[in-house]
Amino acid sequence: MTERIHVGVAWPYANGPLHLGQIAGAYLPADIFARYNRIIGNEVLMVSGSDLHGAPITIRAERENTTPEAIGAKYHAEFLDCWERLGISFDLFTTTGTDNHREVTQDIFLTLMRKGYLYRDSMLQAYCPSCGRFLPDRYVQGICPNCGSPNARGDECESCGKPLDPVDLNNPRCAVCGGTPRFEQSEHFFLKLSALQEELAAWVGGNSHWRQNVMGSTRGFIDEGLRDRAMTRDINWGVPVPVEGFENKRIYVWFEAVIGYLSATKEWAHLQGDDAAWEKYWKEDAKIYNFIGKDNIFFHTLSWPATLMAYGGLNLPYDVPANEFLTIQGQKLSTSRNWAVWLTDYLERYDPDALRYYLTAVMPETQDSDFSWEKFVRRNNDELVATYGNLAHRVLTFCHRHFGGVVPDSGELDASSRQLLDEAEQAIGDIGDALGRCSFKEALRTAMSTAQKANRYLDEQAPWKSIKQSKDEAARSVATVLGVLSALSTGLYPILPFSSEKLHASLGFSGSVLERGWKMVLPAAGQVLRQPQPLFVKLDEAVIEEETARLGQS
RNA sequence: GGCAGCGUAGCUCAGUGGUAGAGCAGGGGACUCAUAAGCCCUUGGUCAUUGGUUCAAAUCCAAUCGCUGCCA
Repeated sequence: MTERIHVGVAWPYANGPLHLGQIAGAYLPADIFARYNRIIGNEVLMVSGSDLHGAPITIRAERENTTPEAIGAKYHAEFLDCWERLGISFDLFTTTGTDNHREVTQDIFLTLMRKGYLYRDSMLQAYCPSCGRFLPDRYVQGICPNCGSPNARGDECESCGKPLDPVDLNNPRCAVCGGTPRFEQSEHFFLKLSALQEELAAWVGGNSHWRQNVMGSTRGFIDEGLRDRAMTRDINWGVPVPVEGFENKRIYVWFEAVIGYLSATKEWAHLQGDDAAWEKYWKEDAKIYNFIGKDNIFFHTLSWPATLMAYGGLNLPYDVPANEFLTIQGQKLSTSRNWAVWLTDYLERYDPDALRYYLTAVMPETQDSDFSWEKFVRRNNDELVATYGNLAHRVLTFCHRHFGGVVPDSGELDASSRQLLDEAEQAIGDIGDALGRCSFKEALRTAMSTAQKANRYLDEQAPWKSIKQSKDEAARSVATVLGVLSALSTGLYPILPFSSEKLHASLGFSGSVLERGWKMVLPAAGQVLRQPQPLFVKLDEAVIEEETARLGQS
C-alpha cells in the first residue's frame, strides 16, 4: 500500500553558512527518510527553505552596510549548491521571502484573528531612542540581577544560565549602540495557546510513536500549562502584520517560518501546474514528518500544531523526529569561535558519501554525539573503504581477471551461498524497517553487518583457491557475492546514494537504483560488468592534523 | 532555578526484569582475490554514584552528581 509522506525540514537561517551539526541533526536524516520512501514507491514531498527573517539578519546587514535581502540571497544560493553536492534531495527548497509565503501566512494570521485565537494585548518592550527602534530581548544587555555579571543578555544570563526578562536587568543598555533603552508599552497579537491546551494534550497523548526526548519535553510543557505568547514583534523586517495600525510591526519568525511547510507545499503545487495538489498532503490521507534539532521541539509539537488546529481542516505533524546535538571534537559548536566544520569547506575537499556515512554512524538520535576528524578518517578508512568498498572491489576485479568481466553463472547454489543471499534479502527488509522508524544508525549497522558476512563468506569459499581446481565452484561464490553487492547498493541507497548508483552501474545494471526499487535483484549470468573503480577514497592520516588545525582559526 | 533527554569497554553505540554485547581501536595468528583491505582468536566494563523494590535490576523507584537543550 503506498502512502503519502510529507517531509518538512527545519528552515535554515540565511545568516551564515551551514555546519555539520545542522546536517547530522536534520537535513541528512530527512533526506535518507525521503529517499527510502521514494524507493519503496511512496508519494513523497520533501520541502524546506531559507528563513530570511528575524532580527539578527537585519543587524548583520547594518554592520556590513548591506541589506538583509542581499545576505539572504547569498546564503540561499549557497544552501542550494550544498544540497546539490551533498545529495539532499529537496523537491522544493524555497525561502520565506516569497509573495506566496506572505499570502499564506497572512491568511492564517487573519483566520486565527477572526476565530479569536489571536487577540490584542500590550507588553513592555525595550526601546532604544538613539537607534530609534524596539530591541529584541537579546539585544538588551546589562547587569544580571541574579549573579551580578555585567554582560547578561535580556533573554538569558550566560554566566549563571538563568533566563531573564530585559526589564529585570540593572543598568540596561542597547547591544547595538550602547545607549540606554527605555521600556514602553507596545501592542501585540497573542496566540491563545491556553485555549488549545486540552486539545493539544489529547493529540500528543495519541502520538506514542514519538521519540522519548520529543514526547518528554512536549508533555513537560503541557503539564506546566501553556501560556499565550506574542506572535508579533516590533521590527520592520519580516512578514507584515495585515492589520491597520501595525505597519511598524512584523509577524514573529517562529509563528511564520513553520507555516513554510504549508506555503512551500502550495508553491510546489503551483510549479507542478496543479494548484490544488497541496491538498493531497494537508487535507487528505498523508503523514507529515518534521526533521529538526532538539532546540525547537516546542515550535513543532505545540506552537505549530496549535496554529493548525486553530486554523482547522489541515493535517497535523505525524512525527517530529528531533535529533540531539553534534559536538565537534568534544566541544560545543560555536560560530563566534569558529569551532565548527562548515559544509562548504567539507564538500570542497571530500566525498559526500563519506560524510553521509560518518554522520549516519554517529547520528545524535538519542543523545549528543561527537564529530572528530580522527574518527571521520578512521571510520572512512577502516569501515567504509575496508568493509564495503573493498568487498566490491575485490570481487569485481576478480571477475575481470578470471571471468572476462561478465557475471559468471552461479549454477546450483549450495547451502551457505543460499543462506548468504537469503540474509542479504532479509537485510533489505530489516534496513527498510529501521528507516521507516527513523532509526538510521540501526539501518546502517544492519547493512554493514551484511557486508561483513559477505567478506566472511568469501574467505571461507576462497574462490582464488577454488578457481585452480574448479571454475564452477569459484563462479558460484563470486556470483553470490555479486548478488549481495546488488542488495547492498539498494539497501544503502538512502544513506549513500552516490556510491550506490556507482556500484549499481559497476554491476552492469542500466537505469538507476531508485528505478529498480526496494528489492534484491541478482545480476544475471553474462551481464557485462564495468571496469571496477574504487567506490570510496582512502584518506591520508595527515587529513586529521590539517583539519584539526583549522578548527578555531578565524 | 524549573522541565526534558542522556550517562554501559579506550572510542561510537546496542541492550527496558532472567549468566554484560557489537563495531572500531589495542594484542596474537593463519591466508593472499582485494584500496597492506579481508578472515580467525584475543585483551578490555563496580552498566555515573548512593539507597530502595524484587527470588532476580544496566533495565523499575527515589535521591545525588555530570553533560546537553528548552523555559515559547
